[in-house]
Amino acid sequence: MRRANFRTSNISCVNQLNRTTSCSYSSQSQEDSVRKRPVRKTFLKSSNNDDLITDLCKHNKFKEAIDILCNQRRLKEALQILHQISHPSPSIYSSLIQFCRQNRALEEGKKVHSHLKSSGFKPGVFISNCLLDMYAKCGNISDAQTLFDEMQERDVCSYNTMISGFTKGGSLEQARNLFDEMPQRDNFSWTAMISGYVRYNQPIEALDLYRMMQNFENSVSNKFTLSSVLSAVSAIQCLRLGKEIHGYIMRTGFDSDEVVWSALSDMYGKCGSINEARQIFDKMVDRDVVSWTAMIGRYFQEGRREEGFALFSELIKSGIRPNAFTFAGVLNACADHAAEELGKQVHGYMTRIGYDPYSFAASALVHMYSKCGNVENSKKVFNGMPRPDLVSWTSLIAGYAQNGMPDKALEYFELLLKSGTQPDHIVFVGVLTACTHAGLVDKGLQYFHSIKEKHGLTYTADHYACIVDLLARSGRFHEAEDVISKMPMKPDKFLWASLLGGCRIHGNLDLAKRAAEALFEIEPENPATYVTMANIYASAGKWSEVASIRKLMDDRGVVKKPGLSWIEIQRDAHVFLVGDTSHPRSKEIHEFLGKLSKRMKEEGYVPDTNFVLHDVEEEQKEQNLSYHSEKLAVAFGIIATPPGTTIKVYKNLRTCVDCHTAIKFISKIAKRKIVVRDSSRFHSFEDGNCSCRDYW
DNA sequence: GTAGGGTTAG
Repeated sequence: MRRANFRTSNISCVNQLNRTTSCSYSSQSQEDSVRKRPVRKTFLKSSNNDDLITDLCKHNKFKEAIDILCNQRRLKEALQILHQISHPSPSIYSSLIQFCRQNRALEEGKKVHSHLKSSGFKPGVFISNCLLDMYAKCGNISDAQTLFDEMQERDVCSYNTMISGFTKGGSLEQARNLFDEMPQRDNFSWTAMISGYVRYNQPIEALDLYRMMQNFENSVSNKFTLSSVLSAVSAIQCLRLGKEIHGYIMRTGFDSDEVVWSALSDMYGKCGSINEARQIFDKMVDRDVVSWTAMIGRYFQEGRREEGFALFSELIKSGIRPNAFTFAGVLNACADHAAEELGKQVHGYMTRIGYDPYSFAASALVHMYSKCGNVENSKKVFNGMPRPDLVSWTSLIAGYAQNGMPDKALEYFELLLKSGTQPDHIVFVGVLTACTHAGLVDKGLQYFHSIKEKHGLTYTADHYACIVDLLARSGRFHEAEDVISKMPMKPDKFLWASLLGGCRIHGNLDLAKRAAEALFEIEPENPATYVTMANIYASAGKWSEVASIRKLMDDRGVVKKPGLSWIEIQRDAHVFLVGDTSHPRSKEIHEFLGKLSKRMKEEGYVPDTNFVLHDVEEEQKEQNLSYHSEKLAVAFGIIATPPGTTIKVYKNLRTCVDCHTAIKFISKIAKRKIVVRDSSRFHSFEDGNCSCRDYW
């Protein structure tokens, strides 16, 4: 019956609609019965409106018909109706143009424009402004510019539209030129220009303009202005100014909304006042997933892990669904803090709600597992990704490199090349690190040369630091020096620190002095240089030099960073400092360490006291060593977990030689696999051996 | 009389 209705329609464009619909209906083959039902459903649904549209057109109510079609996003059909009308009204044009703008339908918008020109319609300033905005929003600023130049009459809105357009795929300079030359400005003009500067990362200019605006009559900042201005304040981290604006908002608070609160919270967060950021966040009524994710991320940035994770749990409870950004943020924090158990829970949650294996949250999982030393899981997640991105490849390769499986790292790098993915400069850092950890000097050099010769990439300072690390660790100092003398950029602190590390291993005092001098110049505040240098002198028995280094540290007010280790047991992090006795089970831990010490000596352990900063009696040195934070954490791990459980300990600094030797013995005596992630790599101890093959 | 301006997340 409805089809019959179509056939009687005398509006040709609607007949065309009819043909399209009935064609798709009748073209279905017999065997296609499964698909038949849904198509029929659509047919019935749309036919209702089609009747109405036919009817409206019959009664010359074209505007209404076009509005219905536009609302159903049937722009092509709306255009067909336009072509049937001899003299379309301005409101028909404005409707169509605005729908094209909303739907970013540039092609259709252009058709309306050309129809308008060919029909001889002379658009007023309103329709022209609509066209300007349509072009600007569709990213076609050049057509907007052409039209703007042709316009006989322009009003403040025409200028504002162009300014806004220029500040978005256009140029800030052109926007500012228009802003300066326009005859009069209103709030829209000021806000468009200010937000443009913010968007182009020019916060100072944005704030200068805001100050100008305040001195300007008839322009009062509102919620639109303030949210942009707050963003500028965040960028320059000026808390004083931010507080001033906060005060202004409080005084005129009627005009603010969630967007302003969000910007205000962000301002406090970026200016380091995280508690105030949280207070504002708590007062917000319509907190969306973005504001939640931002607030959680602020905690992690500040190193306030517990609060970050707590807020994440609140988010889950709130019923708002976290998205890929949220997961990636939390997982990266888990990676940084080696919170594997928590990371696993997040992974479980993601699996339950069905995460998208194509999204960057999946690569964050790969990263998290790699950083937690669980390369097996890292690989599992990686294998589940239909199209692993370069971040995932890099995480997995770096994970293998750092976890004592450099061969696997290189194997995956070769797979990456075979997959046709173009490697970038970052993945090569992982590759070179793998070679360093495996002691594969010549292979590393080959990869190094391939970066430029085979892959056409530009060397970065990181690549040079890696290659110097590779050479210095294996004692090839002449080659290392040769690389340094020929590199195109100034060696950075990472390179010098690598060189110094190599000198420490091989006792190269002269070169160590040179590296340390360079480091003292670049970062005199870093205690690591002083400590390493003192240790090198101590190994050489040069105690007066050790003392002078210590004096230098004192004179410059450099404080040694305390060694800190932690272990996660049932999602709680237990943190240990050097010689720590604050843990509730401290007495047990020390007793256990005492027993272990005895067994270790029976097995042949000799404390290595070389790497101690202080020049003290041997027995005292031994005492110091037994209190190192990683030993405390390992001991606690053993007494706090069932036999056979793998112990995972994390240390903020590099593990010392003595602890390394001691933990090898402990792994054998306690029959435990012990994984220690220090500031540069993983050590996986098992049955008296370490995955790093004592090369780190 | 219409239209033109905004923040926060890996």
